[in-house]
Amino acid sequence: MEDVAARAGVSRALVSIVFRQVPGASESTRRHVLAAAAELGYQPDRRASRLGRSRTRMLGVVFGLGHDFHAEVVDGIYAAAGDHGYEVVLSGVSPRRTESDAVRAVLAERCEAVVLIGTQLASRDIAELAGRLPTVSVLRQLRVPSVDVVRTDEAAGLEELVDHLHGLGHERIVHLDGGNAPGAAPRRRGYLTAMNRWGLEPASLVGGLTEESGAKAADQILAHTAAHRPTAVAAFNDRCALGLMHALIRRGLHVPEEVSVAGFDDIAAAGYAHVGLTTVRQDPDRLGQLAVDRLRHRLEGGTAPSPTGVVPATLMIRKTTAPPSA
Amino acid sequence: MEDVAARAGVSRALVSIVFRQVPGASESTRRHVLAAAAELGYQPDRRASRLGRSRTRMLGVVFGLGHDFHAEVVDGIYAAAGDHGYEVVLSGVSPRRTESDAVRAVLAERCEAVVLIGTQLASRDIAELAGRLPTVSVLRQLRVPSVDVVRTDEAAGLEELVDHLHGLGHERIVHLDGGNAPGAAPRRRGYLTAMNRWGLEPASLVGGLTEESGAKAADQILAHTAAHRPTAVAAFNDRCALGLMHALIRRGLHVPEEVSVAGFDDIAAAGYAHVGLTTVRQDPDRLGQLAVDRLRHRLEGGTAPSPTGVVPATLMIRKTTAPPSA
DNA sequence: GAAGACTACTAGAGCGCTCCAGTGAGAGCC
DNA sequence: GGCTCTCACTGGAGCGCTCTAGTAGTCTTC
Repeated sequence: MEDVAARAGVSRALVSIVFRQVPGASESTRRHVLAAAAELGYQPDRRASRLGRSRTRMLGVVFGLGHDFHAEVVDGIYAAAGDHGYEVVLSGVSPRRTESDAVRAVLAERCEAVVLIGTQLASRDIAELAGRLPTVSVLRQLRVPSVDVVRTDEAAGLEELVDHLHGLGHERIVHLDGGNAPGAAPRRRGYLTAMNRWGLEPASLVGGLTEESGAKAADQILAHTAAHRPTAVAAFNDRCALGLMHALIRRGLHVPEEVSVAGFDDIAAAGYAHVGLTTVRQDPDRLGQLAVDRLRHRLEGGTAPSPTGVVPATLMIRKTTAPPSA
Repeated sequence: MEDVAARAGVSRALVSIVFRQVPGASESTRRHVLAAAAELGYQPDRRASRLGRSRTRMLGVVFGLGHDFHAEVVDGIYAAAGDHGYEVVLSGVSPRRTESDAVRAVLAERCEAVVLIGTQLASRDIAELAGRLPTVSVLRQLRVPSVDVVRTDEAAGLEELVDHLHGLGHERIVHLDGGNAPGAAPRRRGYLTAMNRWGLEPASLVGGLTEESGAKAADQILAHTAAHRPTAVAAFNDRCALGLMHALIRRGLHVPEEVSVAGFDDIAAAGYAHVGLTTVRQDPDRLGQLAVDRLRHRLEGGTAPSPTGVVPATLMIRKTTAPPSA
């Protein structure tokens, strides 16, 4: 910076003014400084600039490496954060890097706030974290008062899905339950509500987050005789639905003719032309945006927070659901 | 830090010594300082510590958000970097955040070196980047002299795969080509080499990175009469293979009885029990480790670099390849 | 019992920025 | 012409650490 200043014949402070794009430099000087910087290949050091500044304007994001849907939320966060002059510090969770490790890193970087995507941390730990800096949990519902939650209205989404299946004429509708995965509880609730509303008997099988869990459930579905077999399945998520569907097809069952299959999330693979999975869409973009809004509100106070942290789900009817055959 | 020093009755420098875990403090003082820090909830600020240090020991990692295989490589990098006291700065590429954006961020953070995973950047840009700091390209082969490349021996992998298929008795073996995706060229080369070796006629169809591309190829395969239809397909990667396979099964073709299908990468989904995709395994862990080793060598000079940046591929024979039916 | 070698600790400059208080020069006004 | 205002710019103190040079104090060693 010193060198740039010398070359442009100005003070270091002026160079700073130019690079921060704040008023206080004439247009001609500005160009001069920029030219000098370009010649020297100078680029400001963000770490130093953050040190000198009172606010770091950094948002930590803890997410699961390799989780497609998390990646989509991160994309939304990148966009929303960029719009408001915040930087995003990613901290990935992987088999060898625990969520605690990831949180520790975010803390050490002096982020001003943190968003946890689909966290599996204990409420106690989350509460402690929230005591240190503004925290928002995306995807996972939490009853910790100091933590903002941004999530999809999953219960409503599943209700809508069951309504759709019922509307097609299905009665034996099974739910592949996500256990204690983030989002599993409200989906279960929505399923039960809708089944009750239509006077149908709920039935659940163990599902999960991955294709494998869906494939396992296929065995149990096929164990029934055709007359008792469920005619429709609402899987915990898309990957689970995909795994189920492929296992069923491989065993010779036709989808949707013999069994309707639906997922949740609307990941990219669900929309592929050859798949056409009926599913409940979560809007990752909106989730990311809302998370950033909430944190901004906590940090800046000024702007009104989004009225709610709940994003509506959208039923995406594609090709894997149809009226039952007989 | 000042507060901690005051509370422990020592100088700031001593607190620094304790937290950096370097010699120069007695065991009792060390405990004293740590206790004082704990009471005050003090945690050192990494950004400031890096500023004061000559070396930042930060490795920038540019990767595709939502690319499963990239995520696995990142995990390997986290592990290898941690072992040698380096920190990892993730910079994700997404639809709205270009690779150039990601690289710019890494530069502004003053990372000491950068690893590009499956980069799509123009060689010119990569060369320029490499002129500024040590750069290694993982997955993508590059003929830029200043850039280290760490990749799988993809040509050998595909040769081995074709050998396997030929050994099963296949003759009409088709390759779903990845176009200009990272790794497509060597896979193509390996395919052609092996086909030539066995005197078989090579045939390629357009494949790609996603399930969708595989599903599209299925149409073309099914356009052949059974007598002329390929009996085995080597897809560009696992996702492409999975898409192809599901499309084929859905059309009533049996895998592997009527068509053998194989992929590349060995992503988690390939290994699921209900899938059992025969594939060529890339070792993401090793790739990540090698990338870090190379950068360490460039940065520290001392340690001998790994002899080669090429990781062997491993043929994983599972259930989707079998002798041709006739 | 003085020189030398350790060990435990401290003072203070420095890392590359930001930002506040201030300087000087010119414009506008009566 | 003197006054205030604004604008462009500068000096220098910080931000929270690291790290070198140095100061005591203790332990050897002959």
